[in-house]
Amino acid sequence: MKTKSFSDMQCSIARTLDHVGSWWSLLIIRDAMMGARRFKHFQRNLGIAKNTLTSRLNDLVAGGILERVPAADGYAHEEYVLTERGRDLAPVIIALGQWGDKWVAHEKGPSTVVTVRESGEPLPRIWPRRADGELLALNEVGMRWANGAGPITETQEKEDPS
Amino acid sequence: MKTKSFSDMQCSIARTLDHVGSWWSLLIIRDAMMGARRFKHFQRNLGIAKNTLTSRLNDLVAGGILERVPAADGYAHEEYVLTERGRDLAPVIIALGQWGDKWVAHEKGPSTVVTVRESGEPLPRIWPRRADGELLALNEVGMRWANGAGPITETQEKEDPS
DNA sequence: AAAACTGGTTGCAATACGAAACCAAATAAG
DNA sequence: CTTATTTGGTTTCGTATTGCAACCAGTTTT
Repeated sequence: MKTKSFSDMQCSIARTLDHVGSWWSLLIIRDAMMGARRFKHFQRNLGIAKNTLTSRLNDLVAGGILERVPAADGYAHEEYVLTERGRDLAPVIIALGQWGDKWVAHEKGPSTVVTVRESGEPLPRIWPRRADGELLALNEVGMRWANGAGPITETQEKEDPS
Repeated sequence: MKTKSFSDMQCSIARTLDHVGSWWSLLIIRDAMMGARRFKHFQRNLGIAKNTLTSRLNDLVAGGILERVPAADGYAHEEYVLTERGRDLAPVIIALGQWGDKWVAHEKGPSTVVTVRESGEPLPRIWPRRADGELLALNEVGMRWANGAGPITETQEKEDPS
């Protein structure tokens, strides 16, 4: 993957992508969230080449997103389980899935279903909200560059006071 | 990017990554959300090679995430603006940024700040919630495979009735 | 004890990447 | 209004990453 490392960028998104920005990483994490634990699971579910899978798993372990643990059932192999860091990616995974369901759904419908366990209903769209849970429109969300870091756009070049 | 296309996979996440899974795509989209509109903005902000940027922008336009529009201020060039599809990726972008802020923050702090515009306070963590806005713990969120599609794990092989 | 499976590793070829050079058209400067 | 600079690319090239197939030791099943 690593043609150019994003790890020296200040941007949090870039730094995150440095961990999970690889083609397969997020799919591996999703499978882990769905219960995959063993090499063979990932390989069969994803149809990924074995050497690539080895490489991705090693990266994810090195990045603290997965960890290797002895097999729970006494077998000799090790298993891959999500760390807290890894589980904390759930919003990203779910948001990607929801976007896909909405905009690029497969004709046969989605392959995974995310629900509120209690009610069994589909999970509401993951979306910016106020602290009290109220949904926000995108224009109610402010995104700005912190001190100095940031882009040069005409508005900012001209110090446009919009 | 496209070594193996994910577009034939049923999984929504894979299909989404087929659009934005490339190294730079999400960073370009983030910059677009921050106000970048011109080729030079993206290039300078990201430090991306020009040929790669050309390629990514074309892909994003082809995927309906960006569109080319005449420059708003009468100049001859065209500008790249997010479509509704593109803006709808905001939760993904924000979730990635929040994860990065939490787990892999740069020593100098985040470069972008996302706020509730009204109050100016940091945007609460994007996270699964019930329809009424109540936060959910991860074990209150159900993720399952739809009919048949899905992985082979021991639990499912053995039809473990957990 | 033999056969099959698991979890890899090692080439190899194809593809995608970044860097640098180059270029026509559009802007800006003098 | 003539020249210099910027913009928005394209082309070429060398390197890095990927998928595929073959192979292999150790584990598990038959």
